[in-house]
Amino acid sequence: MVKYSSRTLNRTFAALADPTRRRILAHLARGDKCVTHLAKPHAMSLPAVSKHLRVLEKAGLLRRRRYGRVHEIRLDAKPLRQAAQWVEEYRKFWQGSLDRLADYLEKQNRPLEKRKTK
Amino acid sequence: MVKYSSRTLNRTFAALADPTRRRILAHLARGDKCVTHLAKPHAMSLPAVSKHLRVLEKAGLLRRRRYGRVHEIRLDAKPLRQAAQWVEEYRKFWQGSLDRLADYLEKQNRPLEKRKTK
DNA sequence: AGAATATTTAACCATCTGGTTAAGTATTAA
DNA sequence: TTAATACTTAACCAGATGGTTAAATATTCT
Repeated sequence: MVKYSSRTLNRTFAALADPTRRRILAHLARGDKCVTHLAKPHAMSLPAVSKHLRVLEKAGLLRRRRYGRVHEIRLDAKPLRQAAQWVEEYRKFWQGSLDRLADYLEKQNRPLEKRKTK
Repeated sequence: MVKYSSRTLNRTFAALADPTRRRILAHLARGDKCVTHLAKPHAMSLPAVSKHLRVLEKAGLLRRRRYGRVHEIRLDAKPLRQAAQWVEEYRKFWQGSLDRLADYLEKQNRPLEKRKTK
């Protein structure tokens, strides 16, 4: 069992729950961008995007560095590691359940049958 | 590039963003439970837990079957597959970035040096 | 200095969220 | 039939969320 920080998971999953923020991350994954550049494809005001960026920043999913008046934003996917592990743990459980179910059905369907090969 | 359903991701990540719901899933992973049973360890009212269960249900993360007055709840981790894939895509990007960064630093730090072995 | 650009902050609003208590609906037990 | 059990629904509340417009702050260009 891995140990997870509840606060980090709260913030990470909450940040990922918004489609605009996921799109922003998608753009970031294709190169660092400034705020205006990131805002352009999203049919909403600049302050709205600014807020989304702050949410992502608080979740630790991005870093920003100022060069004069432009902010250079880059993706920091570190928090995704915990999130990925958490999800995988349950996904594997589910896979395990399916496997056990398959075993079960296997035995149920042909209880006295001998396997042909091997 | 994998194709994701935005609505599904919205609901899945939002469902996972709450610690109570994650704890409920953790309990479910250890066996099917009825509502009262699931509610007991959470310092909150039954209706509150009932709401959480509905959120998880709408996100497709659990199924329920009624036996008389008790509801048997079981984990359904299918939606986690998409979520896991989405997260992994960005995690890998990050890993890739780190690798590229490492390469870069490698070259920067010893620009004229010949590698000793191989 | 003055104008344009990049970005944030402030104030506001509607809707969603996570909790409450009280009441309602089935189902099972006495 | 009455009482207990398992659960949901309704009504409410405080605070968060996601958007808006208008104003403020820095920086760069002319």
